[in-house]
Amino acid sequence: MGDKERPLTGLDAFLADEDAIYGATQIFDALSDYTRFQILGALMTAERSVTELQEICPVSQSAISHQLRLLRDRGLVAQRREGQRSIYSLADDHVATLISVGLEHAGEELS
Amino acid sequence: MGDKERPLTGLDAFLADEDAIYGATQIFDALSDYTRFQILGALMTAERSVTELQEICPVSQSAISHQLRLLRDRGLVAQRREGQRSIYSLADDHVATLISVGLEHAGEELS
DNA sequence: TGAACATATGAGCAGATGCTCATGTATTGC
DNA sequence: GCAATACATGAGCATCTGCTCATATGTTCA
Repeated sequence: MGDKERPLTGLDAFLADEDAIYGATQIFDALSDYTRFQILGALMTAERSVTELQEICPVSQSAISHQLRLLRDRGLVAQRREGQRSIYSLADDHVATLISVGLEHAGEELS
Repeated sequence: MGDKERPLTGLDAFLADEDAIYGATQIFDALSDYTRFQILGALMTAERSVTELQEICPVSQSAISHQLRLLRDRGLVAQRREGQRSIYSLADDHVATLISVGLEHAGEELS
């Protein structure tokens, strides 16, 4: 019986941490949509207002706001008011790292 | 007019490369599902057969096979036959890197 | 060849997703 | 206050996803 009581290591620890798995999938999910990825990529180089993002993403202003809300709820972007405008930026550089890594690997797949 | 002809740099280059964006979102999409993430995580420590993966993922054998097919089509896992068994492994360590990074960042969100 | 085990695949369905349209709320300046 | 601009939100809809069930295909061994 004691055999099952050994401390969790490696895979066991990984599989046991449901919250970590779920959290990771949530982040990846946020990065898995074309529009969201465009938005995040655009925010990599500078913070931007919704109107500015509209000039980049070929979807309605509504769609962009909806996606920004999702990104904000998941903690990937930060927001602040500036007059009439709502300025969005990346919440931390974890996100930038993931975008870079993703693009790199995507590029290498093609070669 | 020549103004619009300047070489693409930074954001412009990023936004222009639709294939790169699409490719990246496909990779992230593969990592965005709980079952798939479990499978990939399990393959991080060792290659495994479908039956072995069944002991880890609480879904049907069919579901696992379907997900493995998707992961294989997207180039995230490799497969080989070994007798009756089908052995799966991570296709390259890009995947392992992303999983690690994702888990790390998920962990930090909680703190 | 036929039974047993291992894996793959197709159908079908419930729930999730991403978009647009319409409309609501903020903020500024006249 | 009122119009104009900027952004957010709710509803509704077409499409996509991930699962299970049933069944087909592969492989081994007697």
